[in-house]
Amino acid sequence: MAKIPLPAPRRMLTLRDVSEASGVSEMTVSRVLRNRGDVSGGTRERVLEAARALGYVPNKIAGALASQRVNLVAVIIPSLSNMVFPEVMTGISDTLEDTGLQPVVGVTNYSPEREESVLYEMLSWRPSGVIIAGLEHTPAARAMLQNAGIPIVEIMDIDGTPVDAAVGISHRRAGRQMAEAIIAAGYRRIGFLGTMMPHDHRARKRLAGFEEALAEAGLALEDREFYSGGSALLKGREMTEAMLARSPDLDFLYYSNDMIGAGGLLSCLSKGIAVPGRLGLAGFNGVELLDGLPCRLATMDACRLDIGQIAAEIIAGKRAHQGLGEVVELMPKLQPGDTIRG
Amino acid sequence: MAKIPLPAPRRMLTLRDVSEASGVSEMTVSRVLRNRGDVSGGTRERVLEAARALGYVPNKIAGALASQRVNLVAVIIPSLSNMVFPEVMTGISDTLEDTGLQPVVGVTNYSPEREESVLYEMLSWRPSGVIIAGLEHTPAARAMLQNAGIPIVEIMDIDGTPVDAAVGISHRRAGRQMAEAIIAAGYRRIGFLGTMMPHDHRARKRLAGFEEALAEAGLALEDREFYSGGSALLKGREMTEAMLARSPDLDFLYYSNDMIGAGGLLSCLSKGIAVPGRLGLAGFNGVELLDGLPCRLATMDACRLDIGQIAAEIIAGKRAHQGLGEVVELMPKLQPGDTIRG
DNA sequence: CTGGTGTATGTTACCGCTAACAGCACCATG
DNA sequence: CATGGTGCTGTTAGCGGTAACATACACCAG
Repeated sequence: MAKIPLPAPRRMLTLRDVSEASGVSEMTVSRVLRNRGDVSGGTRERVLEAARALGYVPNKIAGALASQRVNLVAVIIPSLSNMVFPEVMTGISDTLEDTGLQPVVGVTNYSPEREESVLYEMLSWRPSGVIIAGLEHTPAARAMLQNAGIPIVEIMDIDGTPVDAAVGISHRRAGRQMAEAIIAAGYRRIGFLGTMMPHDHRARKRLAGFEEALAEAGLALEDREFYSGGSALLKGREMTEAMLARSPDLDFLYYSNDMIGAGGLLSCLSKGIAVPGRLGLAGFNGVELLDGLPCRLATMDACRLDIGQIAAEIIAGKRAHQGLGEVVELMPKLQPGDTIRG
Repeated sequence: MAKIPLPAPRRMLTLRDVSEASGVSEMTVSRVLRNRGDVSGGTRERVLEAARALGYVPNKIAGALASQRVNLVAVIIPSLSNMVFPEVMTGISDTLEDTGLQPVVGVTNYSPEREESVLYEMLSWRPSGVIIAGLEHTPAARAMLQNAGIPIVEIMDIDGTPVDAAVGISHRRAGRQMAEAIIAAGYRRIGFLGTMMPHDHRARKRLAGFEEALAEAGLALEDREFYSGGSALLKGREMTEAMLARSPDLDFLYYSNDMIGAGGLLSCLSKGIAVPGRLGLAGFNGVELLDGLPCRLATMDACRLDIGQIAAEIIAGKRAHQGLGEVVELMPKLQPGDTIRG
């Protein structure tokens, strides 16, 4: 075992430092560290030993530039505090795990401009692929995606025209489906409570589908209320109480997400309103949180884990013939819970 | 306005493409795009026009290699689904916003080995700084941090020895403080419910501080229960019911986080247990979620936003004399809510 | 006319690494 | 003995930008 001197590192270490410490060429060191090409056992040992002793960390910037390969996947989502997206991320990370690819997250806060600039920033690192939430982007963002020359997967939503591939559910259809279930259960005087964010296209589409189905049954929303910001749970409670005070005859409340739905449910429970007899409730997303509630809110699973997984598989090239324009539609399941009468 | 041809992009565009399209040298294009050095108005226009028309996206990999500057900050946290970390992220992003620096997140799932490999991966991109949760790392990870030659900020916790700077609260002290408040309120038969993760050092330290303070008052935990995985809200409910069945004489339950605490609270409410008279409850974190509950759980704010903000300021060099070893201790506030008797 | 001072642009030499190829020793084969 | 692998290592030439310096030209004071 050769003695390897341990200098105090001043400037960043390079391959040359390792090569000098181990007495071989930089190229051989590079080969050892990347496990590529033939290197004899002895040399490999010595190089690894030297690298470890020096505390060498390869410079991927240089490596990526030279090899024209970057193991990063850009993931662009509207928010991290939404519960939904961390779960999608989990699906992505797990699938990417053993591909050598690594996800890098960018957050847009539901702002198209911010999305555009985040995308620009990420593309400037030349990732191997892009996973981006939604189908609606600024023209410039669309152009960038189109010209990037890498696989693009738009996730969550499939109601629209993808740039390349898309994986998600039809929110319009999800809204319809919920409306149909509600009508079938005999509810007639229906109110809606949701977010006000103009750029939450998916919530908008759900509402559109919902109203469409109502209209086909000769019904219309009797009341609606929107919010933005703040604790969703608290907002759900407040809005529910406000709406019921204003429109006491409502027999069903449809919420744009489970958080505010849960707030509404808690409010009803504490006020002694009979759920689902007197008043039915439903949300959207199937968040895990609901399992802990005293009574299970009706909801619709958004297939978040699957979406992440499939998107990652497409990027990793693990899926059969991913012709451009591939659209994977997942089917959300209605979970009736205890808040729609049977 | 010169006509600029619009070719179908095949290979990636480079500075050379823009320089040819606009009739100036690559260097001048580079100057325009980075807004650095003197360039005449006319040239600037022409270059920007060409870049836009071509859809040129700069290659930061090459730029970073040449300039030896990378505008990335590595942020390494245990989990995204914990509520706590997205909020820290918000603090970081907001502060970094106008510094040209950009956070890149890595998630460790509370595994030290994973932390080590995530750190290695991130350092190989030569970031301008590292923000990493906790003070406990593998020896190799500590060595990497020490040798990185960039600012390192360890966040959330200050009970230990930081590599460089640290920003957080003393979880030990937080535990003590809660115990003291509980004892002062007259509770005596106390149970603990928490996570089992061996690597959640902060939860462990809170419990240690808590028990210390109990011991000083001549008390000890009467019962304890641990969980891992699953919906925290549901677990909180189940564990609470199990513990109360087993130890019906308890008069206080201390939870290691607000999520399971909320589950416990909901359980007590639905069972008609008098809170805080018969049974007191407290959690930890001050999550926004609690605002929506029918009754406010006692908790302790972990200063998450501030932690993110200050950490980012240190990395950005916005703070006065950040001598190595700087420790910023934030003071969490006890929020008694409605579940500790007054 | 000279020289100094800008302003605007171009030239050169890398940054740290890897692809591609070249070189060399060693062996089996016909 | 020429021939052609095969296994290991080194050499060369970039990857696409940027720092630092060089150059060109205009302008004005002396």
